[in-house]
Amino acid sequence: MRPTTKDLAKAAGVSLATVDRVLNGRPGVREKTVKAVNEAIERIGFVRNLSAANLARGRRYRFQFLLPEAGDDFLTTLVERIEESRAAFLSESLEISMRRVLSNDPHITAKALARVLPAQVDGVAIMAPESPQVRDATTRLKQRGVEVVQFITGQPGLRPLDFVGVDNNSAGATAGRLMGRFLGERKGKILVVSETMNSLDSVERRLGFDTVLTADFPNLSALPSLETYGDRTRTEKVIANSYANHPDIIGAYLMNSEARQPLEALCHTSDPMQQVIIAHERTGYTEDKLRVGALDAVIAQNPGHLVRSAIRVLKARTEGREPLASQERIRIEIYIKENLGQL
Amino acid sequence: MRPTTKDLAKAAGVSLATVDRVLNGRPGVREKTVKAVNEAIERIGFVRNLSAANLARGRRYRFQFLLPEAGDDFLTTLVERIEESRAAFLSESLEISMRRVLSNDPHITAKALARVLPAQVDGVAIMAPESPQVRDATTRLKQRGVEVVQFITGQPGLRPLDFVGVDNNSAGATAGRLMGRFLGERKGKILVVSETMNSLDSVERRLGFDTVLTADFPNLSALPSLETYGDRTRTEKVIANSYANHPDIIGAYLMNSEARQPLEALCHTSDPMQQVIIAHERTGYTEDKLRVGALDAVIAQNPGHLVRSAIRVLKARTEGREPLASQERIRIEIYIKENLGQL
DNA sequence: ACCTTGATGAGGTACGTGCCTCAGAATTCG
DNA sequence: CGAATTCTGAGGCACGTACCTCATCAAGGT
Repeated sequence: MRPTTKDLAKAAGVSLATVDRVLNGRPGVREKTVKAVNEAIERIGFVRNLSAANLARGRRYRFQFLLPEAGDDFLTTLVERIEESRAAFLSESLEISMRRVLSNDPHITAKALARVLPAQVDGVAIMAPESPQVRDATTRLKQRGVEVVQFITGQPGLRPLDFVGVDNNSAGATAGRLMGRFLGERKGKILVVSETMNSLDSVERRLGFDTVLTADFPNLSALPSLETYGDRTRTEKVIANSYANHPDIIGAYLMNSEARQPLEALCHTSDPMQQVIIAHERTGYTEDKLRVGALDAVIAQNPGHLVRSAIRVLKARTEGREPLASQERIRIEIYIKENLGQL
Repeated sequence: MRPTTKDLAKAAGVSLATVDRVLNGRPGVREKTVKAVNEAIERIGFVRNLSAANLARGRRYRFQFLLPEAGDDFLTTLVERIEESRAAFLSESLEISMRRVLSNDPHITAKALARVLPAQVDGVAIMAPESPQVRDATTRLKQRGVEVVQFITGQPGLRPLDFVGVDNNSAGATAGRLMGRFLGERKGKILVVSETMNSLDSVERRLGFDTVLTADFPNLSALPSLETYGDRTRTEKVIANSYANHPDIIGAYLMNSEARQPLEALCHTSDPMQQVIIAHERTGYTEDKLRVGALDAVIAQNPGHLVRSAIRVLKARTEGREPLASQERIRIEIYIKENLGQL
């Protein structure tokens, strides 16, 4: 039988009340007594029963994901994972909700953040590009007692705010390395397509990509980033232009999570099989394109991990704990045709 | 407030006892009543509180990992993950233990399996190569009421037994594709090193590797698999021989989870930087070698995921549930220098 | 010596569910 | 129709912890 608090109290020679105070870090216990209890914990191998604790506490944490309105394939799978987590975490007394209110306009985003009430939500995971307005709104939100994590997009380490997502610099570098290795000795230009270079994520990916290319692959030169602004017509136009101006393009790096539009545009003016094309995020679309060979590699972050990690971080913060940084590091995944797995 | 069983009983117009019988699929309830309760569950959105249920049930499942004695780096990190899980799952009423008793001799393995007692263990995760003896011992173990999963090594889908690990055919194919792409137009031979080709895993990896190479990279030809039998001297000898006999070796595929010995042997007789070398499993050693460029890519399976997945499967089986196959699929990870992550 | 304060003990209730018993109601069978 | 059988309800204890109140005791200040 596992030792309980009662056993612990007996072993430490104190009462249940004192054990409780020590375990929950409440005041009113002498330093010496605290030490005695902790020693007893070690000695008898006491392990707190979290189920019982949560049950007794009867606390319910309510966390909310704030996502952009616009929806590419990646965002769609992200939403699915959140829905799944909602069900899974319900039995752990966590109520996960989701609101798709954020837009690219920082003012609107800030307004949405201002409407988040501490009475309704204990923590939020925000997926919105960095901007002064959003930063201020976030700070005010924290002051009102709501925990906040930056989700997928944001700047890790720069602010005293948790970040859940990949290191975009490394992600870009990974893409760069694969591009270089896959192209081998071939000489030519690399097309780089982004939705916008106004977001920190894009800048970092680009930086990582360029760093590797210039350091190790002098045979390749990356063109200036094309910005699509998420507009189909514009995408078609700028990509067609690039191929017209640079007949020696031998590869393309599609930086944003929506690969469909740029890849389709690219196919309209050139042959993807003759080039090395690397995109981001694993979706049904990118899987298909990997399988048929139109894409050569996909750099991805696992949506399920992202969601669960954000929830764990929010929970830790709400309970006043420090999240386990090592466990919450999101891996940069590489997919090629062969390791997609069945189905 | 979330509805409880009490609310559910009221909503369904039955007593708590009946609700309990329906929820736990116990007999003694009319079909009509069952339906009424289920409808009420839907209607009021009842979600079972697993914490409370586990607490009340007070059940403890005891699962055991049976691992080989011999210890390469991968096995070491695996052991670490099991230790971690032990602590983490304790609060979920799961007692995880570990025994390192299995050897390469199927008779000894079978004997070890025979010594597993249902009174002491509810389920075991076995990491041992396929063999008739092991198969029989496993079958008898199941008959004695102990749940069994094949762990990392084994044959997925072939037997009515759960398997937790990667699809080795795909893993080999992944290695093959990367080898081919990294080598580009270069012509030459590929060294293939395995601990032994007697295990199904090695055979499958080799098969997947060859399939890709012959289909898509006619410029490359893979040499017959070298078997090291885990012996340092032998490893040095066979590898030196190969390089002597085949001066046109331009790449190497190190198939087993212990990359150190073959890679060191390889470095003694040739320059790893002039070749494309792909190994398996992410360990401190392979990370180092990726960073310095001696390794070009590593195909890996996540030890933490493996352990947790095996535990989840065992738990599901013990409770008479079907494990969620989709969730327990282990990904084939690809690592290069850039996506190793900090640390 | 009196009062305040802090450190504990003792004991209770509550959390939501599992699981048991007992009694009564409904159904089936002879 | 009565007996046997099968359902169902009521109620209670248990699980391990949180959290509350009240009482006690010692140390320190005035």
